[in-house]
Amino acid sequence: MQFEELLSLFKRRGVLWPSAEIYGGTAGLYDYGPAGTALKRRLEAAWSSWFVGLSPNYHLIDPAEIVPEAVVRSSGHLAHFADPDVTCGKCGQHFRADTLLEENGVADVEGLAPEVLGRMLQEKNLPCPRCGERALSLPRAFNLMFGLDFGAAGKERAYLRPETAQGAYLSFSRMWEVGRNQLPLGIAVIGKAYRNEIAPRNVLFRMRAFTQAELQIFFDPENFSVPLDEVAGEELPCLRAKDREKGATEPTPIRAGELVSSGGIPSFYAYHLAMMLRFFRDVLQYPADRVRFLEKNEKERAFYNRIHFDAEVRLDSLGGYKELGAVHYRGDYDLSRHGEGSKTDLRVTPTGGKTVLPHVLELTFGVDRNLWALGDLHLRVETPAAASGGAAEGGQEEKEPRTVWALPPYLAPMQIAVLPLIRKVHAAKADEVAERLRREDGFTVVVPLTASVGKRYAREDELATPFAVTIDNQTMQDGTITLRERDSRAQVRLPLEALAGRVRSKFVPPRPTFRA
RNA sequence: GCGGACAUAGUGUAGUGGUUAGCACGCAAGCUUCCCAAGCUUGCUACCCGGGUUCGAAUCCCGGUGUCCGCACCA
Repeated sequence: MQFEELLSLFKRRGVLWPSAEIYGGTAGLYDYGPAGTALKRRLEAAWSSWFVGLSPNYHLIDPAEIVPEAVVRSSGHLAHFADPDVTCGKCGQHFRADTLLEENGVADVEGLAPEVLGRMLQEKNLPCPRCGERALSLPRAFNLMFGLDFGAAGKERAYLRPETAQGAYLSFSRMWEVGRNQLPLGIAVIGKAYRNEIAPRNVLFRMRAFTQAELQIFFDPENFSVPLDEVAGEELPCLRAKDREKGATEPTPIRAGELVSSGGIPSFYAYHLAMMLRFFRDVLQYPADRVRFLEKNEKERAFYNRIHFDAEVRLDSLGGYKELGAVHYRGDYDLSRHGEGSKTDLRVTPTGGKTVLPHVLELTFGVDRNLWALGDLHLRVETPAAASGGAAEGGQEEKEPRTVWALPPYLAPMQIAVLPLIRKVHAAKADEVAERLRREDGFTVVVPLTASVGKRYAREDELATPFAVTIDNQTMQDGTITLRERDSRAQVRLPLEALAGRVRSKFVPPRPTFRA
């Protein structure tokens, strides 16, 4: 689905809209409406049951969104998560100090403080790349983090977290006690992260407040066994860094087993790459040929990442592959830094094992971006079959194109629509049935009353409601209903009592085999 | 951040200085109809914000905000 089409449908149907819209909107901030909120929660639930479900020793926590300055100093965000911004006094163009230096043959400038970069720039006395004037300002740190005046006097510095991961690292020692004193230990966080993006763009793709779902797996690098054999035959559409350097732009399928045996990738990494592919393919049901794993080379990835693949999905609305998740092998960087910064020994001794500073494998997932992708990939306009003239009386001849949001049922905002065929005759019964489904089975149920039944089906199709129950004259007599399935539009008649049992399992997202 | 384009009902749009600001879809009420956006009647909602020019501004000018595209950015 194309960008404008998708955005207008999302706004029209209450999925999302620009934040503070009555004041003209705020760049980079969006509000989710009822349908968007419901979908987002189900998406988070599906993520959670898949990734947290990988092991009984993986846990979901909800850490604070504000972190004191010491945390971002240790994590490196204070120094690195900033653009050393240089302005030309003549033409006003902005540049990055480190990029300018690199372009002029200075190596190893990455991560240097703005003052240091400033001295180097002064020594070189570089001209403005745009207008040629030697009028460049000193670098000013433009930090992408939102700073806060914290505490009663506003004197303490704190920041809105730029990523959820830090909360997991900060909780590690507590979780070691809460958990079972065993590695691997998984800490998952789903929540908002905040970045003061210079140029927010593409709605949910670069926001200033966005939701991440991340699983940090802490493990002993000498002892992290995974059931690789379960996924060894799985073909992973990888675009390796070395192939990209040779000019490759398309992924080559590599079996997870081969990635380990001949690809130089550790088995724990290949296994989780495969599990992430399964999540995209089997849980979110993205078409397999639209997903690829792009390996970042040494220059592209953060210095502490030892292996880095982005999970990318090709979206028509954004004209190409977009990063929707990633797998980072971060080594012991995080615990090591926070150990030093907090003067806390974060090494642990698993029962019967030796003392280690755990390494971290990070599986990250952009919730908002994937919500957009679920629209892009699953919304489709179906045109009526060309030859439809001969349909029988009372048949299901379609006359107009319909828009169907073919979400997996466990992601759909509304689960069941109960439609009185004729409002005056069947509405009371419909309410009764809907209330019973809500009360006894916990389904989310809507009862559309207005417009013709065909139009009501169409509205529900567009908002992904997977099942419609129709109340007709026969329902009034014998208590049977018809159940309509969204994608096929096929209807079956069955006793009301049989309904819940028939659909319940469709609302449970798939999960991996839980291994103790 | 820079450059370009754009900004009119819920959505998509027409409107080159004076219009009751038009249309389509939509939404709502009623009639009709037991099954896939039918029909009829009635109704609803808009010129992004702030200045300026002008007798008069949706329309021209300036500033702001927002969106898209390109560049840059995305530890």
